[in-house]
Amino acid sequence: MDNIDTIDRRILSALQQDADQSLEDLGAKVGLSRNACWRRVRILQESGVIRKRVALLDPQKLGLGLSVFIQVRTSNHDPDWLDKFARAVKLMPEILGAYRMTGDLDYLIHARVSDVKDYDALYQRLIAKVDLSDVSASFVMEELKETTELSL
Amino acid sequence: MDNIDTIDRRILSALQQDADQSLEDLGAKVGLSRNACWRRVRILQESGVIRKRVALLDPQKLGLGLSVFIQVRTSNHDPDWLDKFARAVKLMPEILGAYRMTGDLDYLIHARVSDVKDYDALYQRLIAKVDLSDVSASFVMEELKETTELSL
DNA sequence: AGTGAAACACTCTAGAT
DNA sequence: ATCTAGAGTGTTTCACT
Repeated sequence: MDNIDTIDRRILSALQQDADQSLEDLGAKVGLSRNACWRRVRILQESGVIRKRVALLDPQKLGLGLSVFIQVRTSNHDPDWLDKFARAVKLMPEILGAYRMTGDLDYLIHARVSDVKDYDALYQRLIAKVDLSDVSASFVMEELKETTELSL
Repeated sequence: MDNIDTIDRRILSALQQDADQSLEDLGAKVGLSRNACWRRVRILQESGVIRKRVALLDPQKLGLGLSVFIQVRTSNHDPDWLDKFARAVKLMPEILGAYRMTGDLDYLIHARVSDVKDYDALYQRLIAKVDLSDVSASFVMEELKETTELSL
């Protein structure tokens, strides 16, 4: 159930790049029959190694051309502050990632907005929901790499 | 070709969450027949709004439990330094994202590794390839949110 | 231009060998 | 692992509005 061999890795690698291909093509790619391949994919799904399949959209074409990383500090250590913060970021669709980092009271947020004005609106909404002692934004000038493919 | 209406948004939203559902289900969800829906999806794909469909894997189950953000500074401003750096990060599969940030000579890298020892190996490989004057890592202690779904 | 209904062709899925 | 068969899906065609 946890044993992932070379063929499984090849399958996963192919599906990370393109989840649309038929089992026929996938099987050919990894040197397996359509059916043997299907069974392995099924196991990988049921064991949760494959979490789900999704469509990846183009941010530019949706008017979300500005990617921003927001560094957040708080002085507040209420037991439920974090809970409130977590709930807030989950409800804001522009926020793609939010992480509690090493270094005690540091949080990092990754968001996508249309422009600087739109970022400011996001910022205002965020500080209205939870109190943050220090917030600093860094904007992405150039995307050298961005992928959902994990190393296998 | 660039006009995305409400129904398209509903389609995109559904496919961002789950690209596996049939056109039948998808159509029902947005109030369209199977193939009215199919034609819209086709257009969204051809116009590039839908970039691709991929499988998302579970990092834990693949032994990539440690997420890390690496902040990089360089003193080098050779015209081709950036090119070399970009090539290097693209070739390293543990690196999921690499960004040139505002603030002149600041780069941010997002990577996934198995543990701190594995991070060190990544670090060594990176500085062997390109010269970096300052590198500092922050590790993710807790993932509050992480999604590929864009705001629609 | 954009829709729904039906026909077709193909792929998935599952059981048996 | 291969074969087979049935169910379900994507895709095309056509008629309609």
